[in-house]
Amino acid sequence: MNDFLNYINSINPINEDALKEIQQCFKPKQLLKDDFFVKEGEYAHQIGFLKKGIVRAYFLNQKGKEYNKQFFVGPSIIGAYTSLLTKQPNKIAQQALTDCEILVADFNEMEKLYDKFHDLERLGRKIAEFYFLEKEQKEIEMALLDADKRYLIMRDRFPAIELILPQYHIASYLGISPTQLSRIRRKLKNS
Amino acid sequence: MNDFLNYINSINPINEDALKEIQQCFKPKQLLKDDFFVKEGEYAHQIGFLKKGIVRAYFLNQKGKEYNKQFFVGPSIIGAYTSLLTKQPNKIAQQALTDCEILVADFNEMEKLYDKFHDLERLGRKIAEFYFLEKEQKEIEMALLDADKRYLIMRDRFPAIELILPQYHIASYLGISPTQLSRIRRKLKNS
DNA sequence: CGCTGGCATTTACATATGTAAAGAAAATTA
DNA sequence: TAATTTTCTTTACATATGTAAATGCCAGCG
Repeated sequence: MNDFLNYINSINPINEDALKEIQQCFKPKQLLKDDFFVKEGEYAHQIGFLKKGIVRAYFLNQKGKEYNKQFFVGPSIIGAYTSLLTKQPNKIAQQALTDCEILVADFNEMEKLYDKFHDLERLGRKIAEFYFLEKEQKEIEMALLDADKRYLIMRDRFPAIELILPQYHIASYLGISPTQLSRIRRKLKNS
Repeated sequence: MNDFLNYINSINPINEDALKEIQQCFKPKQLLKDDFFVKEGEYAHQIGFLKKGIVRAYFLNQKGKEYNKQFFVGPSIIGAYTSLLTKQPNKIAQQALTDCEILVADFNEMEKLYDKFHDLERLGRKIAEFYFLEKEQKEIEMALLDADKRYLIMRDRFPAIELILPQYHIASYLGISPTQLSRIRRKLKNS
């Protein structure tokens, strides 16, 4: 539980009362490799804290091919944020790539606490802002850099991930085919 | 000013006192075609409400080529959100594509009001969430759809914009070259 | 009215990247 | 260890899209 509190406090410090309340909302849970935290098509209602492990967020294109949109490496917040906010069916599945230790809470309950604690409302704002910044970062990278550079950045950002994931997952995250990633790797080796 | 209040209220209703305070923060201003609301490299400190007109957000790649990241069509909030949040130099310029009527306020002053009014903190949260949702939407479109479909969607979303903007701006928004957009247009005509 | 400049389209070619299939390598299981 | 499956790399080819340059179009100005 302590990891969780540290994580929260690093985003936005929170008063005692509020802390107590949210602690009660979150229950520990195990997520095994390949288990889904949230599936496509369902209405999301849980938010989670990923203590340990790796989770991917992905969706399918028309031909049913997977596109890995994001990797979460603990400690991190997970959950189908868009579905939680819009109350629409979820489009982006989240699946454990390794065994994971998580804490889960009901998002609606959390939202209710916004009324009660200004601190938590602020936390919610900071989290939303953080997500926004992350996305903008990725948007710029996608628009500005070619796959070679994106690959290097991603190795830098998630050093562990290449050891754990098959390369087609990584290719999909970079928005390229495994073949292309293979070509890039070869080019990097010979230079 | 009324447009502004309606816009705010449509995002999140706000109590009288808070309304009064933020009204005082915002001052009317004219932005002429080609004027910048915020430039690259400077520290952003203003947030704006675009009553009327069109503003583009764009950045430059290594070769100095422009990439139009986003169009704002009034009524809308404008401002270099990332720079405002991170207090880092701005990377994404915002420039008027038509003459614009706007209201401007100092973002730090606004942020200070978050402490004073829970309502405003909530508004800030909702805005951040809204921005996030917008970005996710675009991310999915970029990953899932080819330029043809993105073009149709964009015509749908901003019907006016094609009449006002040169086609190379639109191509750049779609992430393709003017040549390619031309090819797409031809293909759509012959079908 | 004809120039001029800005934009759009077209053409020709280069390049990046995709798909499919085959073979090599690595990991897993019996 | 051998067999089997999964993953990775390579090859060959197809396609999408970029760049550069030529041409066409049109509005506004002298």
